[in-house]
Amino acid sequence: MSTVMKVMIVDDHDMVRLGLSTYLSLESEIEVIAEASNGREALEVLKGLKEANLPLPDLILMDLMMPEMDGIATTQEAIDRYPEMKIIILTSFLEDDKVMEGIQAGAVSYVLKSVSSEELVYAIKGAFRGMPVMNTEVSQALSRGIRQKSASKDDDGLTVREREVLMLIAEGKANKDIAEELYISIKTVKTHVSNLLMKLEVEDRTQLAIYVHRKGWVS
Amino acid sequence: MSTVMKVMIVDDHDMVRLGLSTYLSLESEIEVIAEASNGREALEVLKGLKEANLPLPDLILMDLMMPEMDGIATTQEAIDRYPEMKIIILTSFLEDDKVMEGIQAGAVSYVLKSVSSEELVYAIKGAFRGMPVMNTEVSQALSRGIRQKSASKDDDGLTVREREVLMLIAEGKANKDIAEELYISIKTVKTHVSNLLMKLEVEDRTQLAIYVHRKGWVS
DNA sequence: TATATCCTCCGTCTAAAGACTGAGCATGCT
DNA sequence: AGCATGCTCAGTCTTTAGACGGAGGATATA
Repeated sequence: MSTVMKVMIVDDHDMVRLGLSTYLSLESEIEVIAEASNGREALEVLKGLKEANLPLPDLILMDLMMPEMDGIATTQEAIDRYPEMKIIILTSFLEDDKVMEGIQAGAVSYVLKSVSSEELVYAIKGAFRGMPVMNTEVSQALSRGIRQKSASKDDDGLTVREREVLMLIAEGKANKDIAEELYISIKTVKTHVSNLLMKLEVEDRTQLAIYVHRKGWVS
Repeated sequence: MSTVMKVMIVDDHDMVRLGLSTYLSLESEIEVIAEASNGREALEVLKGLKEANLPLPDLILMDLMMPEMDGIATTQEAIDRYPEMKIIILTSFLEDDKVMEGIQAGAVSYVLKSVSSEELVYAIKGAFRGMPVMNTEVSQALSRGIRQKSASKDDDGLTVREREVLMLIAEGKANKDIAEELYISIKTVKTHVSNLLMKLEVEDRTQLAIYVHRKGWVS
């Protein structure tokens, strides 16, 4: 296979992005064509590439925990919009639920950051060839997850934007702060908040925050 | 200062070590002279350097969570054996207790991995010059930790009534509900809430609820 | 083309939250 | 007795939150 694999790196840590792109660029078969520091930015970058008629990445290395928009939601959106794209979720921690969610969201692989660089390259090449590679720990977690909660369906019908607002509320942000952070008006934030209150059937933002924390979506 | 800062990197993630050493080697004032993937290995490397009469690092970038031996214990040991060495704890997550432990163990700085590479270099140079640099979040966590450690056994300065109100807020109750449940007026509830906001140094009831949930006082 | 969803924003309005000041009453400590 | 603290409540004021209705534009799908 002589074609070059175009890879995008999405991770909120500067140093991780740097390390990955440095190492991967040593591989002649791999080319890092884009980076982003969170999910929302990643989607914007992809959109920008598409609009500019530039080549899209064949594969995304996606961190799980990121501000603004996490890896699961981003994977879901990205797969939805660019179905041919492969996504490897790359994370520091092993949580059974998250593995399940990630795979369900459309990720082809789920790799721990503790793997060696060689193993990562192997996983990338595998994913590209349609032969996803996973850590032993991860595949074990996956089978546990399937057995324990194959009927786990917590699709609460929230849109991407609503989930973003929700997570900011769960961080204790006020509407004004959220508006500034998302570059939208307070009015719009209020609209999203009202929709969240209705969809999640709670009475105020404090209960929204509690909801998120009880779900374990944040620490 | 024309001398070169000799730095050691201790982190269990290949890609983090790679990213760091790549970036730091671009800085002419910084030289990465050693690496290790966990605490025990780090101490062995240091011992080896000393026995071989090779220069020891001036500064260690130490990850917090590692297999075999974590960053806190390693920092303690390393400072004990090589008191002139400076250590910056580098971690993905912000936990008040860990910050305290890290500083008490002898680390001069505590930096989140989410910082930009430039900020990290700044922190390294600062540490080397005896002017430790910390994330804003970290120093806030530190002051919270100090306040709680010094004033507390199981007492964070809250009165019984205030704690009652706090827990009801953490359940998502509105002032009116709290007033009815405690048989007091809304005015009184507001007084307690204002006192809570002041004492716990947060801005609104949502942040109070988050505070309680982060403390694990409720599920 | 029609349709639906999402995101955006507007104005208006009511209720709630919170800041600030002051005060009465009970308790316990010195 | 004097003093501090905790709990209670009040009034006034400003800001925020949230409900409600309406609407335009973008996008995707049938």
